[in-house]
Order: sequence, then C-alpha cells, then structure tokens
Amino acid sequence: MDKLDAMRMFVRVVENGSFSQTARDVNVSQPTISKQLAALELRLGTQLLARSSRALAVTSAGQEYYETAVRILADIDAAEEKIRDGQSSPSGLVRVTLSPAFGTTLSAFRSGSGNAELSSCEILKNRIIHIGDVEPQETPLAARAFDLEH
Amino acid sequence: MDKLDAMRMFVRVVENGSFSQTARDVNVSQPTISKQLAALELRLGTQLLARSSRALAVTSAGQEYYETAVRILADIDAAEEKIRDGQSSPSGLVRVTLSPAFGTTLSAFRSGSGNAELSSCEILKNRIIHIGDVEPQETPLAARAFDLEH
DNA sequence: TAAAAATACTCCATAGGTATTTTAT
DNA sequence: ATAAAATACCTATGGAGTATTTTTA
Repeated sequence: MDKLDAMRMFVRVVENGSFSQTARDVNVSQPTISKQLAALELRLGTQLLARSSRALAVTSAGQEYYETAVRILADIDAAEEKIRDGQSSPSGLVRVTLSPAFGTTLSAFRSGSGNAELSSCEILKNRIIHIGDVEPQETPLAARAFDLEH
Repeated sequence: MDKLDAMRMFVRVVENGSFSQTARDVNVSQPTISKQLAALELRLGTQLLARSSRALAVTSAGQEYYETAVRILADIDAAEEKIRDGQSSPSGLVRVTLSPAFGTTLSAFRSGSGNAELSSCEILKNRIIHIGDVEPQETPLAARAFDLEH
C-alpha cells in the first residue's frame, strides 16, 4: 500500500462522506477504497471511520488524522512541486484542501504577523484561496492558509 | 513504489553517503536502493544525487528535498504515533463538528449555560444515543456517538 | 583489484478488478 | 428496491532478491 495514496484516499472519503463517491472521483473501484482504508486503519491500529451501508461517520481519531493528513499532503505537494520546477516564491492563486465540515465560506483578514504580508484571504466554495499581496516566504502557502483558521 | 519509504531511503542515503551502507542498515539489497532512488528521481523529474562507483554527491535539488523530507517524515511520524497511542484523548470543551455531507441530525441539550457540562445528548435519524453527564470534551460528537455504541 | 552502483533476470506478494453478498433505507 | 460497503476470488504489475557487469579510486 502506498501510504501517501492511502492518506489522499482517506481525505477524499472524509470530504465526500462516501466510499463509492470517492471511487468514482478517483476512477478506481469501490472495493479498492474499502481495502485501502481498512489497511490504513490496520496499520494505524485505530478505527478512523464508522461505517454502515448507508452512512459514514468520522471517529475522533479519524478527525484528528484527517487534519494532519491534509496538512502533511499540502506540505509534501508544495515541496515536491517546488523541486519539480526548481522554483520558489509562490504567489497568486493557491489551491488548498478544505473539508466542508470546517465551513464552506471563510474570510480572514490579517495585518501581517511575522513577516508575512497577507492582506486578505478568502476561501470559497470551490476551495480556491485568493491571496492578495503576498510576499515571498519560506513556509509553504498551503500550510500558512490553514494557520488563518484560528 | 511507496513514496514515504522512498523518502526514508533517500534520507538515509544522504546521511550515509552510500547506497550499499544504507542497504545494510535497512536490511534490503543494494539494487533495491538503486531502483527506489532512480524511481524517486524519475517521479520528481530531478536528479537528487550525483553517483559514481566511488562517491555520492547531493545535488542542490537533492539538498533541498532532503531538508523537506526530514521535516515531513518527522511530522508524519509524530502524527501517526499520536494516533496509535490513542492520545486523541478528549478533554476540554464540547465542540460539535458535523459535516453536512453526513446528513445526520443532531440535537444537543445543555443543562447549564456557558461552559456547562453536557447533561444529555441525542443523535437522531438511525441512531439514538443518550449520554448522561459526560465529561467536558473536545471530540466531535458524531464520532463520539459511534464510539459509544460498542 | 576492491568496493560500489547499475543492469539483467526471476519470482512472488499484493494492489486492483469483477462478481457477489450483506445491510440499511 | 436501491444504493452502499464488505467479501471472495482472480489476475497482473512491480517490488525485492540473486547473479553479474561496469566503473573508478
């Protein structure tokens, strides 16, 4: 099992609230999702999801894992993307992954704590964040975006 | 290829300065290291190591990837360790986070006001759970409810 | 020539698919 | 009756091993 792929699957399952829907999204079969998730839970020794044939619920451990998974995946993606085109200084549109459970619409305004010059930030329904006037910074933007939550 | 395992291998290779030595460390064959690293570089589209039969040199991209890899692996290990030990111990205030996607109806009744303790709580629809005098907690109620079933 | 990385090949474990069953609405 | 998750079973890809070759201090 590829652990990162499993994490990605889990994140989508939580956001969709469905194995079948996720299977369609990712173009794999439903049993694949079933087995990957079961294997992930086995590996962690913890149940992440409470299943029934009609509904899914995220356990407390699952909720916690979901949050760290989102953060870590964003971190990895940012890092590898940077390596791939040998670039730095992200600006403009940044994609983030955000659970609908955390609020579909969120507006945060900030007047630069630290060195970041984040002036305004919106998370829209389509999960695209728009950042105006971002200074080049060391921290991956995706991670930074999540800092705004609290 | 398991991407996380590949990252771990890469980190050890950088630290050892040798494929063979790493192979001995991790108890795998030397060709395994060779192939995993080659696959990782292919995936990233970047050369991470400059090889010769006698010495290894880390490229600048490799150095950068090494640093992020160390950070990310530590992050993941900490997160998963926490989950494994079941340290998602509920404490503090009750905060209900319920995804609309799950479509569960939840109603909670509080006996007191402000930070008062939850005296009773029901989750309606297919499951009725009754909680009397629960400890203050941070865990999402939906998850909690399923936990209580067993 | 000695030690390390790459290559060639072989094998098997496992990830994924299809078909089916179970369960709940 | 419908839709979703689990299970059974099968197949094939690719990951790991052994053996060998190539390369350079």
